[in-house]
This record gives sequence, structure tokens and C-alpha cells, in this order.
Amino acid sequence: MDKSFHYMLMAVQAHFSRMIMEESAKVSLTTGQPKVLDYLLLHNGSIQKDIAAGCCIDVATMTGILSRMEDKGLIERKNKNGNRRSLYVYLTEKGEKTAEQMKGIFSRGEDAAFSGISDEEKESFLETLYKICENLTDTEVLQ
Amino acid sequence: MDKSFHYMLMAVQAHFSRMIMEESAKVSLTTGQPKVLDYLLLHNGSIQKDIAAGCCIDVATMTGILSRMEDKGLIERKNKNGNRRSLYVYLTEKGEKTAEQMKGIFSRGEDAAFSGISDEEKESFLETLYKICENLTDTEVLQ
DNA sequence: TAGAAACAATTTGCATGCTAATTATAATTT
DNA sequence: AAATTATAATTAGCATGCAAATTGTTTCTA
Repeated sequence: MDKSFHYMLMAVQAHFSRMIMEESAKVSLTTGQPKVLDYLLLHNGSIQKDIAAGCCIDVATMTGILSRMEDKGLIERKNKNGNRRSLYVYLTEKGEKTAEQMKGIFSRGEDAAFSGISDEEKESFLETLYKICENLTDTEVLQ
Repeated sequence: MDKSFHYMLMAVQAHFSRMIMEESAKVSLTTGQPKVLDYLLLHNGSIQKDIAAGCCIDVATMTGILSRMEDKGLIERKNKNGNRRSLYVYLTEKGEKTAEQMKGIFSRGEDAAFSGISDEEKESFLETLYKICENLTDTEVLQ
């Protein structure tokens, strides 16, 4: 196996997200939806622009994901304070339940990824990952 | 920022691949093409199934990527030894030149990601990343 | 060796992902 | 206040990504 950073990043991301997709399909979620539920659990009532930034995808992509989630009754989109330009997004009860299920799925996926790796090693890995994250991130994009 | 593994993995992957896309667009490559060139530089003459596995994507996706790369003269697809089922893929001269350019782009991207991180820290990060890679990978998929 | 099974690639249909252009609304400027 | 500018969301067009079905070829097996 190629041990370069870019290759392993691609491989880990691909396999991890495939694992998450497989599990989330069992609770009737498509690829783009888990990250949105995860974000809304922490930031319920955000506008679409901020959800997109938090999920690291374009607002144009977010439109489609959210409209399918609204159709399925996972979220609601509302105007607020007479502002008709911004749309505030809220989890429904069903959406909150599904988001909680996703937390378990993410957690089990993480356990699988770090299987056989000590807490200390995991800890310092995550610290470096955080530094990389900051290096690659314009602070305003992820707020 | 959310410091969970799954969140940071998503963020790093998104920002890193966006950086690579931006640079590779300058040498007229689309999203899926850099990883194929990178793979072929190490495994020229592979069949499509193996390239797909090496790039961690489905063979069905590979079909389209390769056909666009063939149209642009980056690769050639040939039959071999009277076997009309498998297609062996080779870099053209143009493809090889572009692949070499991509190596530079990947390398500069990696430098940006690890900016301010010591060689020792980077080394142990990559070791853990490799373990995670193995944990998530069925050996036969990536050979 | 004929039929069955396996295999490599493609096609189809859908859901992301992007950029660029558009629409509608809000805020600023003059 | 009217015109300009900025902003949030959507739409359109393309390239991935997937799963499932199909096609053509090869291998196995009875």
C-alpha cells in the first residue's frame, strides 16, 4: 500500500465514509444527510449558509440535501424576524431521533478505526489532526 | 470547531481535496483524474478493476473517469494476450508529464498540511494513520 | 464439450460535489 | 428615498460517487 499522506487520507476517508453510509442507509439516510444531522444536533436553528460551512460543502449542494431532508420530515425550514432571505433550519422530533442514532453509528465507526490503538496514541493523533485541520482551514469558513 | 475524529476527517479531506482540485484544474484535470494518474505512475498497465480498487472507488465510476481521460489523450486502453474482457491502461507521454506535475502538487499540498508540525510528530501521525488505514481496509480491496 | 458460473466492463438512475449564473431580499450609499 | 451593493438561496450543467442490472467474455464443471 502507498503510505503517502494523500493516499492514506483518501483511503481512510473512502473506507470510513463507506462504512458510515452502509450503516446510515439502514436508518434511511443518504450520503449527505448524516453530517447535517450531526451539525444540527450542536447548532439547531442555523441558516443554510452556516450549515454548509460547518459541513464543508457548498451552499448550492446544501440546498438539495436539505430539500430532500425536509421532504422526509427530518428538518423544518422557517423564516424569522421578518427576514425573508435567510432560512433557519430546525430538527424535527424524527430528525433528532435519527441524529441520536447517527451519534452511535459515528462512535462505533470511530472505535473500529482506532481498534488496537492505545488511548495515548489516539490522543496525540487527534491533536496532530487538529493542527492539520487548522492549517488547511481559513478560520472564517468553519467559523 | 468540533474536534471529533469523524468531523476532522471530513474537514481535512474536504479542504485538502479542494486545494488539490484547484491546483489540478490549472493543468486541466477534473476531480477524479489526479488519483488515477498517481496510481498509474506506480502501476502502469493495470486493468480497470485494479485501478478502481487502488483509488478506492467503484469500477462503475472508473469507467467514466477513464473514458474522459482517454478522450483527452492522458491514457490508452488496450487488450492484451488475446484477452478481450480485461482492459489494460497505460499512461501516454502527455499523461506521464501531467502525472509528474501532480506529484509536485500533492507534495506542496502535503507541506501546507504539515506546516509547523515537526518531522517526529508527522512521522508518528503517519504511522497511526497507516494503522487506521489497515483497520478500515479489507486487505483484498487494496491488494 | 455444452451448460453453468465467474468475471470485467459498461449502462442506468439517483445523490452528492463543484462553479457560474440567477433570483429575491436586505443593507448601504449618495 | 432611489440606486447601488451585498447577501442567501436556488438553478443549471457537469463530473464524480454508489448500487443494481446488463453485456460480453472467460473459466469451470458435469
